[in-house]
Amino acid sequence: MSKKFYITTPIYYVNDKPHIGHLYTTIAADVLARYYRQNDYEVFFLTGTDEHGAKVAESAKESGLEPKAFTDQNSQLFRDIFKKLDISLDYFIRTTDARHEESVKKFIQKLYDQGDIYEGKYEGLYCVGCEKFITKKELVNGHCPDHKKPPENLTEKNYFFKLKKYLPEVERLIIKDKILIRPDSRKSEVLGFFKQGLDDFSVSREKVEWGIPLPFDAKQKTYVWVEALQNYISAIGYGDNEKDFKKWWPADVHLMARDIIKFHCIYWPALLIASGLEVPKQVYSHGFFTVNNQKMSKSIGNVIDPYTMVEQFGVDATRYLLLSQFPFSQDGDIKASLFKEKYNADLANNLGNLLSRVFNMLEKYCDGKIPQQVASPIYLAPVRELIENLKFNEALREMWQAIDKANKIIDENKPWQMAKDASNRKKLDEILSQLASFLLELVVYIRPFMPSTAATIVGSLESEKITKGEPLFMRI
RNA sequence: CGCCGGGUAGAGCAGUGGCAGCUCGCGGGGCUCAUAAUCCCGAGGUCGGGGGUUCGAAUCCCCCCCCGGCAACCA
Repeated sequence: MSKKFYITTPIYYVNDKPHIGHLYTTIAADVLARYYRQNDYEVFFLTGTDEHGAKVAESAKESGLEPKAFTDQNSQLFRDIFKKLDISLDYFIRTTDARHEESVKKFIQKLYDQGDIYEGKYEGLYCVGCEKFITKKELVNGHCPDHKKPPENLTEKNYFFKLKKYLPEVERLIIKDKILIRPDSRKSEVLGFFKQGLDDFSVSREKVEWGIPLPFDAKQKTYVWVEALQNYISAIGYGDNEKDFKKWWPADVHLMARDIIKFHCIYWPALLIASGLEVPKQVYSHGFFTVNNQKMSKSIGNVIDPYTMVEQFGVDATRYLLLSQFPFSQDGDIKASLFKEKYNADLANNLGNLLSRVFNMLEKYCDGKIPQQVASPIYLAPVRELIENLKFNEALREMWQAIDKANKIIDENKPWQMAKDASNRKKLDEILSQLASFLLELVVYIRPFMPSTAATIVGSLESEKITKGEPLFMRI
């Protein structure tokens, strides 16, 4: 039986429209999913939308829609853009799926039955105008930004999870890399949370309407974070398909941005341990984008719309540009001109033009056929390890250095001069065959990043008569 | 306040003790198979600031400045 690979992205909050950040995580996950599939792993690639909570209910109301209708609409936006970008997901989960809700209830009931959930009080700042708790961070001069009034202190009944009971075990697993947290810097950040001390956390809300009712107290709704994390197990059958669940769990990688590692590295493993399940093998946290050194935000108005990018560059180029520009583990800054420069330099000039050169010469000098079976003269092996370690930009850099070498080989050998003299026939055939072999080998690594580009290249090289064809990436 | 990152050529980044690198852009030259593409050469940095350890520091230690993140829900 082949090996399995279960990879997840966070589920995206439907309150927001899809933006470049959502795409970034999802494309990275897609590259891994495609890579492992082509290496004969059985892959389950999960993404989806997080749909409950007070904010969603509020936004729905503003749009004059019922919460469900609102989430139907916004969830679809995520599906659409993922489809547009060739995301090869195996399952799209919504936290409003009946299956998910049942799974969550089963999970939380178990914790309650075994005494890991207890009744307590939640104290917080409550704004009467908003009808919800707000955080200190949201306050402007001590006032609610929407209602210009100071919030009042209020307590409500909540249920709490005995996090503290499980902290030592979670910490031990992290230290021993049983839960591998990467990059390393994030691991030390997480271990720092333990040093600062962590409290039991609330798993329910009384004043939230739009959520999954607690099975043991229907007046309370499950706190969205607790419920959201469980998508990773409900999607693969926790509670309703033991066979599938056993097959896929534990996750091989939970992929996410660095803002939510605490939930994934501490709360989530603790919940799993409490319910007797295995912990995820790896949590990988990638960086954030800034745009012109500013945080991407709606109020600043610098949010990059994925459709605009796809319209300008095309699907494959968008995938390439997002993953090649910065180290995956670190933050990166996007400037308006960067993508265009990189598109022209890497895709049009280097790869695109190399293809035109090789295809054209095969057509002109070799009657559209690859003359011989020969080995590629360019070494590409390190790419594999780089992809497996999620060093996407380095993997791509390695591939593009190989493309440079191929261009150099052409210039050094000057096939167009060889073609003028029949005595060079053998050498000319050999050089062009080598280049074709190189492209076929390169395409294997390009495929996870740029699936349709890879298909086009293979299609050209395997056709009856190779022709120069249309340029793959036009300069812009 | 606390905790975690980051600050290296015009731009984006690599480089964790031994002559400061890569890509893009820029300047010059070559080639003509190719998408004004490609190939060669070159200019450009007191490695955020200050102090210390060391024969030697971008790299280790201390202090400071700036940017980003976490602290009950924006990738």
